[in-house]
Amino acid sequence: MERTRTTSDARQRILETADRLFYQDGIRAVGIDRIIAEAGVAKMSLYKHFPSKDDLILAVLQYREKEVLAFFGERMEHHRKKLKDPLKVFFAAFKDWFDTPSFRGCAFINASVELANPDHPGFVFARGHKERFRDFLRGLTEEAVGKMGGKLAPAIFLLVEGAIVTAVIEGKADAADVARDAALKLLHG
Amino acid sequence: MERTRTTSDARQRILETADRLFYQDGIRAVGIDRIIAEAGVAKMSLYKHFPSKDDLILAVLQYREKEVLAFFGERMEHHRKKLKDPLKVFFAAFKDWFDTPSFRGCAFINASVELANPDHPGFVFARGHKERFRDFLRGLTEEAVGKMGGKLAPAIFLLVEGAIVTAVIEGKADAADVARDAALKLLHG
DNA sequence: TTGAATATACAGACCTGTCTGTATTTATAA
DNA sequence: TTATAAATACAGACAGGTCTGTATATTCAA
Repeated sequence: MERTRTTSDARQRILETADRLFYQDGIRAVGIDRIIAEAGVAKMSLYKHFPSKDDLILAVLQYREKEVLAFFGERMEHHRKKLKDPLKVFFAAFKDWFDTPSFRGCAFINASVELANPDHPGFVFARGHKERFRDFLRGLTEEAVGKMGGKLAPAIFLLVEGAIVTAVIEGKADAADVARDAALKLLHG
Repeated sequence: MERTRTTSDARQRILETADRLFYQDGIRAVGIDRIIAEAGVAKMSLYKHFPSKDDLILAVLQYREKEVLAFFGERMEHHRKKLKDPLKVFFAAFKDWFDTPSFRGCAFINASVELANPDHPGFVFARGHKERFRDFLRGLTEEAVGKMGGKLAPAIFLLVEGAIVTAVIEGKADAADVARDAALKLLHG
């Protein structure tokens, strides 16, 4: 049974559309008019939910963090069936991400570059996201080689970040394997 | 004796100004009007030297590659006086770069993110730059630990790239040391 | 009838790129 | 050396389009 479009539906459609367009073409390259056209909402509806484009940008980044978490949750759960090492599980999901058709790097890195201003709420949130992500990696490394291995997390984090931007520039996913191999070498000698 | 402004002076002033503004605020955030105002040239002079903004973007990236090369050349020459390991010399210069007041990451990474389109001449040039830079790192690692060590260059490259974007997002240079320590660990065990 | 989402028009700023016309410098030639 | 021609720089208005954000009027459903 199909429900009619409600207020919160519109909000959700705006978020999903803006997320997709921002990620695909860039935040500055996508105007409000295009978002409302593709989301099928009126301009006033957008400005009701998000008083300004900057507010929308922040909301989209928050929305995307949940998306990313869900994607990696699902992918890692899948790879855990065949892989033991938590780090190997992560890098298998990491590779899956790179092979996504619409892959264009990390939305938070991209947003930081585009926004330029480190005080922009979107930039601030991106900074927080990276902190949370590094903590997540720290958990994995500790799970893999014990409490002491957590000290390696910052280096593995850099490998991951470097692989992301490199894959975007090169237009291929090879960097994911380079990062994986180097991370495992750092971990297990 | 001061010479009067000549043709090539205007071109040079446009390049330097656009390079500075693009790097500082982003390519899309900086308009032609601002460039000509700060460079002190007429709009027609700019469009004579660079038929479109896209042409200017490409020229600026080419110009910056020379700048970057000159910066690292000078800095590495300086550090070679006290350091033996070529990789250590590089990472000392790398840290110097991070400590530059105007540091906002890698102009080529930033351009790739902003341009979004992998076929844009600026994006293509950025891809070439990264290839050249990785070759440069390969030379250093081979110089450090012999021909066989060249296989580690791609991993060290990822550490470097990751450190750049991380330093931008965090707003501090710590990542440079993390990358350095991990790279040396990979190289020398 | 009331409320909310819609389409549409608009304001004002900014964008890239073109155009006209003038000043200044450089090159050429008497 | 001096006069002229060519090249280049400058200033500033302008066109046509896009941007964000607001205001108004219309449709539609409860």
